[in-house]
Amino acid sequence: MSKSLPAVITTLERAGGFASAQEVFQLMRKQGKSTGLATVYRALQKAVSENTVDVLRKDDGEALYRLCATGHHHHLVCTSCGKTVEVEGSAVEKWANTVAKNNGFKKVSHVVELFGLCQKC
Amino acid sequence: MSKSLPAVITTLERAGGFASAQEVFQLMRKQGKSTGLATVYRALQKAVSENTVDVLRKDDGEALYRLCATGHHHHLVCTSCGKTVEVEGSAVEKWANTVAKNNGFKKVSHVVELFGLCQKC
DNA sequence: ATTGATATTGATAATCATTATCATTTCTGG
DNA sequence: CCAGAAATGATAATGATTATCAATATCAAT
Ligand SMILES: [Mn+2]
Ligand SMILES: [Mn+2]
Ligand SMILES: [Zn+2]
Ligand SMILES: [Zn+2]
Repeated sequence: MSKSLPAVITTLERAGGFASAQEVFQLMRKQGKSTGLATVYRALQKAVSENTVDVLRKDDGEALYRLCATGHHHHLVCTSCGKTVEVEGSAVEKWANTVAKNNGFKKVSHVVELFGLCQKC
Repeated sequence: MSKSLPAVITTLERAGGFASAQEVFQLMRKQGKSTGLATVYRALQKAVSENTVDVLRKDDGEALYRLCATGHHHHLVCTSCGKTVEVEGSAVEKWANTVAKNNGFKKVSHVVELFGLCQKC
């Protein structure tokens, strides 16, 4: 997964914003790459696990990926215009781990998204 | 959709307030109800659109439904057996409001769910 | 009560993103 | 070079969700 991952990331970068695995796959095919769909999924999963790529889900459940400059963080999304601000959540990380530990849970992950109306809206 | 919806909601309530559409369907079958899977989906969608039921997604993308709690709280869910613990999040509430204010957002809501493996799993 | 329009339902098939397989190819250390 | 390990891509399988559609219930107006 060392050879294909950079190509997948580059394609995701060229895609601009959010893109699904299927879209990344199609884009790579259009550029003549022969990378397989399974490899695209593998690369994106690895990237997500390494926190170099963000993943969130559309309303229909499809996963969308986006290149992420910084490390683990969350989002503040305007429900009207879609404007998205990346936010730090060190307080939340700490809280999540504490809660999990208090309840005997292991391998904890969390979903934290904020929604509201931005200044323009 | 008027006749089946109450039964679906009642079943969701019995499930402990947290279940997938498939689980609700199975539960109803075990109780002798002949309600179809499609109807369960229809009822849950309607309930979500009416804000009487919340929907969130597991890491694998499956949708989970729960009755809207009277009091605001969050959940720690076992990704293996589905065990759910309700947790307080006052630290998170404060953090969410601060972040929103710092970014000029109004009418902020948030989605905060924790996932992991419980002691048994 | 009888019609007929309309909405609801449940079984079934179709959709489609994601995963699992597996044979083939590519890497790697020696 | 060479065996073993890792990566890859084609393909099939999985499984939740959605779309169909014929059958049935609802209901207002005769
Ligand atoms: Mn991000
Ligand atoms: Mn909260
Ligand atoms: Zn906005
Ligand atoms: Zn468990």
